[in-house]
Amino acid sequence: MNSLREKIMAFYKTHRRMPSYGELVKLSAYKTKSAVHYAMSKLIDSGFVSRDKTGRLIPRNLTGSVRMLGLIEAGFPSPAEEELADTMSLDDYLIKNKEATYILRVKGDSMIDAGIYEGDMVLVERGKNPKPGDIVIAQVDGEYTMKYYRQRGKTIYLEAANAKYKPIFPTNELKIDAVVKAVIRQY
Amino acid sequence: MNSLREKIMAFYKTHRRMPSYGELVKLSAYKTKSAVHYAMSKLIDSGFVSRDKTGRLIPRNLTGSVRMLGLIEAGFPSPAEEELADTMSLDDYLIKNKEATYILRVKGDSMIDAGIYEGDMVLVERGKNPKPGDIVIAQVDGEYTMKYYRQRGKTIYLEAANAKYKPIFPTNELKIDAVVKAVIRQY
DNA sequence: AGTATATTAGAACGGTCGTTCTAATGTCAA
DNA sequence: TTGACATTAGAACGACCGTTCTAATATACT
Repeated sequence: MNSLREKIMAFYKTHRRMPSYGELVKLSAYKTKSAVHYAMSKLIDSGFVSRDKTGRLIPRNLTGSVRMLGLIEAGFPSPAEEELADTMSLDDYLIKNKEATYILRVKGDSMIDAGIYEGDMVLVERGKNPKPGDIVIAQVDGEYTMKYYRQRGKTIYLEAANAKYKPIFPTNELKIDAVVKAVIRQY
Repeated sequence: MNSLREKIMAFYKTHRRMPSYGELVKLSAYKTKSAVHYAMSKLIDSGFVSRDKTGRLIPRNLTGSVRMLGLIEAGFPSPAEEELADTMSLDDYLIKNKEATYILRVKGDSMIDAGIYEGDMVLVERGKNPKPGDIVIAQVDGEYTMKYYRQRGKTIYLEAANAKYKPIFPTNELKIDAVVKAVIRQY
């Protein structure tokens, strides 16, 4: 049935491109390209995939993208307005520098007053110069921690977003490993 | 120069597939496929792209994906361990049902004690049955709000994560539009 | 049963695919 | 300038591309 969809999705994930009609013959139960062509025409009508101007298949719904709406108060668009909703990729939106971006999982409650809880994921970028007020990943006494990057006069120090913890004034050098660019919490 | 890279990336973003060698001739300053083939061999050596077993180009670094590390305390891997880091797509990771997933921007402070601030983005899924304890987008008196979905006995009501706001007991019907699956905050 | 209709197999079409070869051109150092 | 090497143009190759046609088969309904 529609396991053809899943086959195509699986192919796309591993090969990072859409299969050709000849490859779909091997993937599917069809024995000829024309049968596949017929089946694809229906999948195209359903909006699952599209055809290039050269005829090649291009993905539509299996490419990671979300509809971007406005404020919560505005709510959801009617089916008629649905087409107007901007669709975008979270990857492209959140990640500017792919090579230097990492995701870490948060442990502890040192940034709880900044709305960053244990178990959250933080998207960090290495090799970026921190500005005062940024949340950074730093190495103090050989251990990694997440803190606010603060500046008072000429003194640089680290501050937690939790009254339980005292500010950290670096003894000698302060090694900032990465700057937190985004927080992601899943339910 | 290496604007060829950018051309390829632009092509990939718009066409959602890699260009063929013939298309690269039109894109680039080269006038023949063989020259492009030569240039691509160097880009492949640099790890920017790869070749399929059929010879077709497949993307490597321009596909949206982040390196997934462990806890913050574990820090960043050494260059030698770098290869071991799991890479993944945020889209694939966060979005289960593409058709029903939307992103909304938060206004107000009704969920502030749940670590959801004004300006944050919430990733919601429509048409999902809410469970008690879920954060939901609901329509009360014709307006959309984000609240906890609570149950006391047989009574369903909405509760804000902010002592300023009182629980909302629905007068007649309670219309739940979507369930919040993730929160994303950008700095 | 029969009869429309939907789906598949098979073959053939022109076109493009990636590859490879040779020859021409550009680049750089001695 | 000369020579060694890197890069490009051009043409040709077989293989595969998506498309289209006809004929065969499956499916659904009366």
